[in-house]
This record gives sequence, C-alpha cells and structure tokens, in this order.
Amino acid sequence: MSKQPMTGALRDLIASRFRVLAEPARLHILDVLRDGELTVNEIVAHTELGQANVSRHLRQLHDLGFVTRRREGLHVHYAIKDRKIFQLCDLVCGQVDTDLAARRRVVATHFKP
Amino acid sequence: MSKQPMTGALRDLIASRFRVLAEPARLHILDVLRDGELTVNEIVAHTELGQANVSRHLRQLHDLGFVTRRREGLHVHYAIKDRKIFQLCDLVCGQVDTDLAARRRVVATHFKP
DNA sequence: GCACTACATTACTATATCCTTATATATGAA
DNA sequence: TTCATATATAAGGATATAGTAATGTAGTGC
Repeated sequence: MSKQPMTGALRDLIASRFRVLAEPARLHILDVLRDGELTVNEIVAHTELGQANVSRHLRQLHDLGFVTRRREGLHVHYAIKDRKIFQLCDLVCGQVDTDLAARRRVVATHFKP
Repeated sequence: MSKQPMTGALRDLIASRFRVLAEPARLHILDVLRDGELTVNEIVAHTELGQANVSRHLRQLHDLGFVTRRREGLHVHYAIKDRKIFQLCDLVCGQVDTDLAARRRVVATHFKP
C-alpha cells in the first residue's frame, strides 16, 4: 500500500494472496519448506496432512507464486519461491506477540498478588 | 517465522490475522483509514459498502487489533492501530508486481513484434 | 417520556473452502 | 504391455463467511 488509494482490482489481488496465507495447513507446509525443498510425500510425512489435501494446498501455493515446482522422475519437489514471505509471517508474529502481551497485562491488573 | 518451527496454536493465530486481511472489503476500509480516523458513516461513504457490512468488518478488524475504536457522542471513530500493516500490504504488493511482470514477460515472448 | 441519529447485532441466503474418499494421470521398471 | 509408485484431480458433505434486510441499542435533544 503506497501513497495512492488501491483500486478494487489491486485489492482483489492482494486479498487473494493473503487468503492463501490465511490457512494453518498452508502455513505449516510453508514452514516445513523453510529448510529446503521437499517432495509431496515428504511434506505429507512432516505435516500429517492427507496426501490429496497437501496436493491441493500445494497447487494454491504454486498458483499464487509462493512455491516452485520441480519434477524429477516420479517425484515432484516443492520449494519456497521468495523468502520474503517469512518477513510477512514475522511481522504478523510480532503483532501477535504485542497483542498477547497486552492481554497478559490486562489479566495481571485483575489478579494482583 | 523465526528459526523455530511453528506450533499449531501459533499457526492458528497467524492464520486468523491473515484471514482478516484476505478480504477486499476490509482492505478497502484499512485503505480509507490510512489518512486518519473516520466514523462508521464516513467509511460507508468512502467505500460504498453497506452500513451493516462495514460495522461487521470493523468488528473483526477491531477484535484482531488492526484498528482502534473511540466513541464521541453519537459517533464512533475508527483508526489504524499499527501502521505496520501497511508494510504487510507493501510486501504483498511487491510480490504482485513481480508476478505480473513475469507474466507480461511470458506473454511478450509469445507475441514477438 | 418521546423522537432522532449513529452504530451494532441478528437472521437469513448464497457462495466458497476445507477435508476425505475414490479415481485419474504420469513416470519408471520389469 | 503390465504393474507399481508418486502426484493430481473429482465429487461429496460439512463448515464458514460475505452481504443484506430487519431489528436492537446507545446517545442526544426536545
């Protein structure tokens, strides 16, 4: 979001990107890909999600440009395309952190020792 | 996402934040709040969304800590709580940009003059 | 009290998306 | 070709969420 107001079309594009990240299962997949590429079955093993489910999520991640796909014989290897997404998650993590801290402070106020 | 793997609970928290941003209508509301606080009706006027709809979206934005609420007589003023969310959108915008550029390149390859 | 305004909530339909089971496709080996 | 493995897709039901119309609530002024 730079200085200009967003057009509706841009909002749609941005929203669809955020939507991909708005799913714990997909975050999990991105997380297990952090240390390098994995095949579908390896991702299934790491996440304990169903194979069809992982395949569907990978399709979305790939369609929106979050991961790369590389076929090698029977296997298909997926990898993080742009590690900037981890910056996104870090920003949100920081938000979660301050938020939880604020909540803790509220609770502490009511449970003075 | 720091070095540690995310727990399921953290993934849920992060995903719920992203989910709030995964909606064009809410991005629009955040966008019109960029230059300062507005009342609900002002937001309705700027976005051309229905009043009930705006109210519902504002509730979600407020519940997850994206905006502040301030009552003043009959009016309720909403404002951006933490301008870091614009960094989030900027990051995604950059992603959209490079992605579209890549697509343009593909198209250009096929439509050589 | 009553009326008016600004906002919030409820109730509802429509749409989207998750997950799973079953099936399809693609690659490699025998 | 036939079989086995890895991945992708289709079809199904279950759940969630957007938008809207109607109603509820809170504050202001008469």
